[in-house]
Amino acid sequence: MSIDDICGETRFDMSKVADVKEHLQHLIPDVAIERLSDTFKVLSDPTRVKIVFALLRSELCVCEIAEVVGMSQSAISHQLRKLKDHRVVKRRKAAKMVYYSLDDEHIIKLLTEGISHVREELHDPIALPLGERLR
Amino acid sequence: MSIDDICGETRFDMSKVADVKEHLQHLIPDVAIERLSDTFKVLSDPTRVKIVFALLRSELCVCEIAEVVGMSQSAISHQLRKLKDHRVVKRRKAAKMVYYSLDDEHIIKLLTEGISHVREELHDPIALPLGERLR
DNA sequence: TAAACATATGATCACATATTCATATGTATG
DNA sequence: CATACATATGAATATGTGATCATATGTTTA
Repeated sequence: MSIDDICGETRFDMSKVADVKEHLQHLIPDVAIERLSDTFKVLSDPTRVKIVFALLRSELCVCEIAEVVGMSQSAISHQLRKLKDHRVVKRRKAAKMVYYSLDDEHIIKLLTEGISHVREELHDPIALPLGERLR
Repeated sequence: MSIDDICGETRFDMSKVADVKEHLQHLIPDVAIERLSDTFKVLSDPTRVKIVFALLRSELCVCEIAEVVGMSQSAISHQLRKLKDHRVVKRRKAAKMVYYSLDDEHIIKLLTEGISHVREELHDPIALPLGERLR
């Protein structure tokens, strides 16, 4: 079967397609695909990314984050909820305040890899010493 | 200044907030934050993630991808456009067909890290030999 | 316990996004 | 060159998302 015959009405190269399908199922079940895309979705918003970068430097309470990011307390609180639901951040209560910090080492690696992609995309390096962690 | 005085009406610990702000600007400019979250946004959709996983196994034409993923040709084509715009995939034309393949090594690392996060989140390991590449 | 304050949350609205449908584009071939 | 076929794309629609506003919750302290 020639390569040009692969597509078209019911004329797939079934063995190839079946192989890829099986590979897909073996590699990662549909449920995990959902979870995975959800994980990326958490970092798909600039406000949340900013929050994570801020927390990379230091544990912060909600109003401090709002000040740093330049957004309302309510907006930040809503976003922190999402970050917490996805275990990206954790919180510690102290008196009236609630202090947030990063909860997952993998998030930093995710960010690092994401930046590598962006750097390649831009052909314009971004300074990024991500070796540091929460102080 | 006590820790309890940090928040409240105009009573931030300005030096701390200023430090984090500066850290944020130094680490990554706002423009890059946008690009970064955009990159994650590309992988925030299950259909696109499936496409990437399929292409991890083999270069595929549009109709093969549609068959593997189980979605219409049009839907796949729209998503491929987004993946291409973000340099996640590249294409090769051959006669009537257009073959897509992965275009960025970092994407695989991104997926790997994402899976690590999901795995941690689920407390339920996902099989994942991501060592392989395009054949 | 009343007031002040830090945070959380529900409702709303504007905007983004994914799929579908119809159709356009482009290429091979009878 | 007309037809078949592979892919791309614009419009329409349904659903999702993020910021805002108002307000609730919870904690401290006067």
